[in-house]
Amino acid sequence: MYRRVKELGVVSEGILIDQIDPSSDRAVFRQIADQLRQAIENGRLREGEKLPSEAELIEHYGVARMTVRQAIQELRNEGLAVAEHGRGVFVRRRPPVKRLASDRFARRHRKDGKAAFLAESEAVGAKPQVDHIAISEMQPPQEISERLRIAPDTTVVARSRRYLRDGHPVELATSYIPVEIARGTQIMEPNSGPGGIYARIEDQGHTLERFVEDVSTRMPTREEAKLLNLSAGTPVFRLIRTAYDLEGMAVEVCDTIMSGDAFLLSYELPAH
Amino acid sequence: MYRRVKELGVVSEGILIDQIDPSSDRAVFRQIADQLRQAIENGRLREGEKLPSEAELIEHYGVARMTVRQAIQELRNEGLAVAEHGRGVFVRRRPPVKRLASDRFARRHRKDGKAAFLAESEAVGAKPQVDHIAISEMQPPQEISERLRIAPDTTVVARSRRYLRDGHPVELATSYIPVEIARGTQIMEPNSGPGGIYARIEDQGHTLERFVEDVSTRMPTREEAKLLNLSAGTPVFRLIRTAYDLEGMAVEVCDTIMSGDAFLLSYELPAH
DNA sequence: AAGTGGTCTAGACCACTTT
DNA sequence: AAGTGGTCTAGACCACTTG
Repeated sequence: MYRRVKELGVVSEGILIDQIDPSSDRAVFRQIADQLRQAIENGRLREGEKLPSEAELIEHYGVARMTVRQAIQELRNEGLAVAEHGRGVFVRRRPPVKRLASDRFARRHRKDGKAAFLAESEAVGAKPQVDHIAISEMQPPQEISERLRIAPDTTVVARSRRYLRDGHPVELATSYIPVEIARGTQIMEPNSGPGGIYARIEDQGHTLERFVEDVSTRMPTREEAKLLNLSAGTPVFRLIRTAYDLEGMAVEVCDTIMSGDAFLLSYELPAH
Repeated sequence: MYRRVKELGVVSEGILIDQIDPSSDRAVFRQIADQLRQAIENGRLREGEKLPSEAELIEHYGVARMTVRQAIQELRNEGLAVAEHGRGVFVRRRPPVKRLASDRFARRHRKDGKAAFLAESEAVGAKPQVDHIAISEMQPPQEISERLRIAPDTTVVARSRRYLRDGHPVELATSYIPVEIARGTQIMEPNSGPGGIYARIEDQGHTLERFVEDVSTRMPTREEAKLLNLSAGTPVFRLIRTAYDLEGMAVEVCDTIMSGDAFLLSYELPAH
């Protein structure tokens, strides 16, 4: 009356072949997850294809509903599957990855009047958009004031925006700029003008010399997941970029959250 | 008989204060997760502290066990909490992050005979170790042969190892080196000698000029999670580094999986 | 032995999608 | 209306940790 083996009917395009090994130490829901994972990894289930429904899995393995739901939950956490209410569970489609090369902030890319994100996206044929622009003066978090080398209670101009590619949000960014540089410039306007804020900073006499990018990864907060429309099992990049001028002054810090499945960061390092 | 409100007893150090709003659209388990998440984020529950037990949560909120387990599952997936069988659920401790600067492969760091990982770790006072060294000749995956600019069926030398910091595994790496360079050298030995394999490659007359690192992030495979001892909710970096010599020849590709909570990658970009 | 989380069963009702 | 996943209850037994 426990873990009865069904007649070996081919269920759902022949994905379900194996049964559970009741003698195994491995939890039943993990064994089910293992079999589905294998089907995904070896291509028997391709991107976008529907997994067997909960009802089919219950029938095939002869287990309770919670057990198959745990198995599916595991695949969702791993980023292998996504559930769509009322439709089914599907093998996760991997969105095309955008490669960001380390020369993306080179001045020549700014010359033609395009900000970095717009130029990059157009280069791969994606339609770039920017929304949710908010500009304010505020006291930045400690991580930012440290990088700007200013006292913790100093006010800076913060410029937040969200970037979309082909209508899908992929990146949240907030730039922090010392007020002495930003005040009275187009940096305070939603449209920062040709070449973006880096061009405006250079207009102010701060010729940019180098950037430092600190990259980390983690799971998104709920807020980030909502704004980037992330499905379960998608981590984010946190990228903090500090811009320095010729005098070595930190003139901007940009704190960016990027959808982890939408970017590949490419950096070049000299061997000296 | 449903969602009964308990006498407002202070449970478990006063973490549980609020109740469920039954009129809310938000699922009960999400409301519970929200309250616990808030306690973690605003510091009422600090790193390493124990969350209320399932029994306490059931008692406090007047819900079924599966409901509180779903709430806790959510926090685990977000990387905020870790469960320890028989002990309780604890606020995730963030291990100290190791910063990898972009000059970490500069030749001067190799001069004193240390491979990059060992030198870096010692610099921050962590005890570095290497284990699981496996060396073989094989046909590399496509991503690798493309970067080495060799035909897909060409054999290369693959050198796999696992790196540990203070006894905890943090990184898995496999280097792929063309056989013409590796054969007959210490690259084929578990101990690659002073300065590591980059020093051996230079011994062969290939002076290194630059590296390109391609960084992506994703959830680990089961295999990776086991080898790196990752808890749920920890993503990994995938870093593919290609080394080029003065002639522009790709002389090595290193495919690395790094525990996402153990590293911060720091890169410097010129503004040109 | 007591307390904790891990796994599993067997139902129920709901909301969303498709036919 | 039928099929799908989302949420929830109310139990059960097990395995691990601590006193």
